[in-house]
Amino acid sequence: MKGSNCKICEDKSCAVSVLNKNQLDILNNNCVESKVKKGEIILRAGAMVSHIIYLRTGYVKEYVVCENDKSKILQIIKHHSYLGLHSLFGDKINHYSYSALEDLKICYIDVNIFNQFIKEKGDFAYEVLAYVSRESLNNFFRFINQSNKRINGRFADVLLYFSEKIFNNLSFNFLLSRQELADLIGVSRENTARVLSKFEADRIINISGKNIEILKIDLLKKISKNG
Amino acid sequence: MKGSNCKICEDKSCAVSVLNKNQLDILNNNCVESKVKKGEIILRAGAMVSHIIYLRTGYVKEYVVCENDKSKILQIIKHHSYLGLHSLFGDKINHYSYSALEDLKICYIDVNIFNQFIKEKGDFAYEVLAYVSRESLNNFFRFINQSNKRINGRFADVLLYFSEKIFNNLSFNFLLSRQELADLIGVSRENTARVLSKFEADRIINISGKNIEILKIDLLKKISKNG
DNA sequence: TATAAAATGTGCTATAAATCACAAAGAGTA
DNA sequence: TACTCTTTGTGATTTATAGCACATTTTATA
Repeated sequence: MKGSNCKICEDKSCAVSVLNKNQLDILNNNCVESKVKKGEIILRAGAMVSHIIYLRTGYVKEYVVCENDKSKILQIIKHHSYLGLHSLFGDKINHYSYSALEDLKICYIDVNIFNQFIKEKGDFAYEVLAYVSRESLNNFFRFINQSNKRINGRFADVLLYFSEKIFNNLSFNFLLSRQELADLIGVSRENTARVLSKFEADRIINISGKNIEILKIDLLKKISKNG
Repeated sequence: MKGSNCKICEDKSCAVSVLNKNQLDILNNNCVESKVKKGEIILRAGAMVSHIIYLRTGYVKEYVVCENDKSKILQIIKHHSYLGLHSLFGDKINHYSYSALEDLKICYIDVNIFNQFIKEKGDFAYEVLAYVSRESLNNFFRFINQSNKRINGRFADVLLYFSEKIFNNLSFNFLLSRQELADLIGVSRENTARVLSKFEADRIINISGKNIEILKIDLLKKISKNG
């Protein structure tokens, strides 16, 4: 399915934004757009890296399934992001799985072209580096929070993470089931329900279906701070 | 303290290894070697990134001190590594602190020269990318383990991490106090003592002072797997 | 629209790990 | 060597969270 053109694409990544017309032509010839339906798995942990996958629109969950069948969701990825980029530069094996939280548009980019740009165009390499570094820092920040805080603090953190980093809004449809939310935060499904009920009873948030609205963000920040 | 020469340095990073003679000369003119005593803080979280710091010899701990005065050790870094490289490409502020677990040799490299190499030399950029990606994956792997396993599994993991990733030996002086080990694993100091005693009583490991020897690595792997 | 299946909420119980309290062992110093 | 200070080890207690059981709601499907 080839229809769009990288040159006029509105969803360019930071890195692709530094390419010139000629390079965008090359990219265009080595880039295939595709649609993914909600719930579909885009990429599976353990698979060889064959293409770079770029998320044009929609939300994706990055996760692993452990030996004991428990899942851990590492992060929610939003549009204009690469999926599993860090695996490209190491052992060429994907380390996490990716599935669509809603209908998506993605692009498959030829690995060789991507590497060629990195090696030939310093600006491009720099932007990719910035991207990987930023992602690493963000995820580690959440990791530190998770390992030092108790359940209320973690929920406050994740609600702020959704609001400030993912949806950029105090009100958002958070796309995940309770079980998935539990897997993201690292608590049991039952306690996920309990904490959300408690937060709603205290009028910190308002829940209607899958939609959450943050009512008292200052209190949430306080809970996050106190752990 | 300028005495060594980048050209003949035995401790070159992967990235610096791809530089040519001329570039090594440039590096040499913008690189200052320094010694750090055990216990000294090399870099503090919150500080602006002024130089790239390269760890030539010795072990370093990467950590954060949280608001509640609790510390979290993120990783142990061994020789031939960069400290806080991911912060260079983002907001230019260090996000973690680094202190010496033993006497070290480090190099301060001018940020501009480093960036220049990235932009002008694709191989170099690629190696830096590979480095940042690899580190990110390693740390995340440990993060996933920590959040899905209980205390015995975590200890098994950290012992295997020391043995396989850090010291490359079944017997090693692990440099950390019990409190630091607890901060690395994310458990209490008391339970750190208890688990180590238990493992020693079961003859899985042998402890003498700060030295640990792994006696039953297969059993340790089994404990790691079972969580 | 009815029915089955899945997801969610909630009280109760079990349990893993933190915390407390203090003893013992080491390290550093006069 | 004696004394202090720090680190480490271990039992008893507390606490946070997981797990269980089951009711309720929501979603999917015939």
